[in-house]
Amino acid sequence: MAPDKQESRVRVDLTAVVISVDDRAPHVLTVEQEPRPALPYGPLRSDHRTLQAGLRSWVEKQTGYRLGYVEQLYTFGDRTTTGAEAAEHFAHRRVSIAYLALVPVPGERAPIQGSWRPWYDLLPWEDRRDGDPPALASVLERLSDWIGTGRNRDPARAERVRLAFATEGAAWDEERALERYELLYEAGLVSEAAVDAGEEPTAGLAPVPGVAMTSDHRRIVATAVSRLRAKIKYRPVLFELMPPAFTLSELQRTAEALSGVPLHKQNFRRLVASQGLVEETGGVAVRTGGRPAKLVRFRKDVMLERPAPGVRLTASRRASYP
Amino acid sequence: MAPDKQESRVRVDLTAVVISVDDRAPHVLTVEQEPRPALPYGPLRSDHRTLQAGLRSWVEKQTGYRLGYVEQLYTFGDRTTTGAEAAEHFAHRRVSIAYLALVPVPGERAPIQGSWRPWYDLLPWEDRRDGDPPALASVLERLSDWIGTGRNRDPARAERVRLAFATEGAAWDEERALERYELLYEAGLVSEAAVDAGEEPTAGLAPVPGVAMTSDHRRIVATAVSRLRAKIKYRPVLFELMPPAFTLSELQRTAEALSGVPLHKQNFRRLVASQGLVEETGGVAVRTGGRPAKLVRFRKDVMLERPAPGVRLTASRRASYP
DNA sequence: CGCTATTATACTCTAATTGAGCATAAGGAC
DNA sequence: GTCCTTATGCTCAATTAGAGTATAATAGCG
Repeated sequence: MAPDKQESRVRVDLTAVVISVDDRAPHVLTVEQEPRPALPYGPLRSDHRTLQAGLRSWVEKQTGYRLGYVEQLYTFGDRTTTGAEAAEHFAHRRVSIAYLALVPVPGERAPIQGSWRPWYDLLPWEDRRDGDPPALASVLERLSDWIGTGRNRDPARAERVRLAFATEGAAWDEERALERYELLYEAGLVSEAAVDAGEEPTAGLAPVPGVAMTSDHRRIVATAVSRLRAKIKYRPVLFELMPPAFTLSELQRTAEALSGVPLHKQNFRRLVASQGLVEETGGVAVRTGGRPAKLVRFRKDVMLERPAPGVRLTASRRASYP
Repeated sequence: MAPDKQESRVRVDLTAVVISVDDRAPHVLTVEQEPRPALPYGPLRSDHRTLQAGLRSWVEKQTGYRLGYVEQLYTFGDRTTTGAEAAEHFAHRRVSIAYLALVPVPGERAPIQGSWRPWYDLLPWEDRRDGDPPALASVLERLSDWIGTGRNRDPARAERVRLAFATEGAAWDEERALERYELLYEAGLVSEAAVDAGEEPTAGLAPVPGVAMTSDHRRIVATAVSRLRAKIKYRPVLFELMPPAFTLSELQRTAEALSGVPLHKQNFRRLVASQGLVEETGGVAVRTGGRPAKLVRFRKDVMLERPAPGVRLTASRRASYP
């Protein structure tokens, strides 16, 4: 039984998924923590004026980064421990409030502590910009074991896999990143699942490719990926990741890096233009390897004009960078 | 200074916005609490297996309702108290995790405790199904005072009002319900603002029409309204509010009740049909006042077929019920 | 210098989708 | 039956989305 009365106070953690995009690769800010990398986090303190202020303060303290755009992601608080451990953990359950933060491409400025980790190292099956990644084939193979064959085949599992991973003609929905991670977790194919079940990480099935993280942090990253992929379509958050001036191709590469799918170049430009999302700075970018591109900047006024400005991307059938 | 060390444990509340729709009017489940109505809520307890389970348990205990669909809304945790009160409240700040829950039309079954309150009593300016409601005119009048005139006119305020409330030709975006409430709060035009500032509810400006709630509960309701209005467009949550069999008109009235805008009848049907959201039960509804309508039921299979099934409503220029 | 590779940018064309409205059907009330 | 009301089927134009072609402007290289 819990030591104090059941209506106990709990420790509340603030956890940050800080994202930046460096040309082709989106990165997540991680702090190294044995044995596995973690997201920056820290407990809510009574001197934090707001939850967001608390988060900013922790990230700044732990990594040296001052955050720009921040939005709340989700609050996690389920007891994941089971069996014998449960009683012990009863009294000090944790609630963690996760935030998504975006920072412009950091360039040379490295974080004081921690490091930028490519998010497709964590979730390698999510990158379909150049067609199906090798990790996806591996994941699907493992999942087909989970589905079973013959008399042991579970049709409900098969259907879930079909939808989440777009097998058998279903369309790939890049926003289902969280669903895919959770499916793999449930199938016991990520090593966090074994750890949460109280086993050694090496016990059970060998995990699919992808770097595991502390606690439920990889799940939180997957939540951030899903949210961000959805959000760039109807809010101009993409620009939070860009430098003050950039080319349309750079913008497109950023959108593709996040969404993990190739986009149709001409239509992307038409969309950005028709929404009035950018204006020319007058400058041009050299060193493009071809015709110089005009530099543009974000038009902050769109926020005042359009109800839902964003980059309503639809994947092109073929890769844009063949 | 806080009595214990700053890294204190906090009380976590679970708060529920329970919605049902009765033909024309959406309702929120409230518990009466002096002096103002409140949402059902209670502290997270150590015997709650998950956050959601804790929420369900509180709502059931307080109102007798067993919830169906539940999703997390937002976590609030900012200290709103200022000045002298702050020091006192320092140690026991609260974090409240708000959930949105949907229950089918309750019919005669009244809640054991609490009552269903029409949400447009709380946010009367949000109902534009029959054109501009009287409350909206009143709100706009008060806001124009806030903007100021002549040399005192604040163009930034004017622009925010224009966008949020769709004055001067801007398009009404029903999803901006939260933004509208927050604008009114900031302008001091809802009585919660005066209370939070430590004044008597009657002090300051007279509030705009609309029933005030305890603490920040009306803000939470506005959050729920915004979320729900957005969500019905890409997820079939509408059906969580419907009885097992219903007519397309009933479905449309529910969508209109939530979104607060009239919809084009024929296009609504085309949309629902083309998405394969429903199938005929074979029965017909009598007592429609005209030609009997076919009864339909939700096709659960759509979840398995479409990436984002929902009712992508666009308001018709004219009311559908003239 | 002219050719080629490479990227940027401007247009075109077609197929869907959307917004709006007209027309017809099938009940009840009288 | 007529009239009123709601349900349902269908058309049409305007807009948007998906895909592709054509042309422009650079660098590198013989």
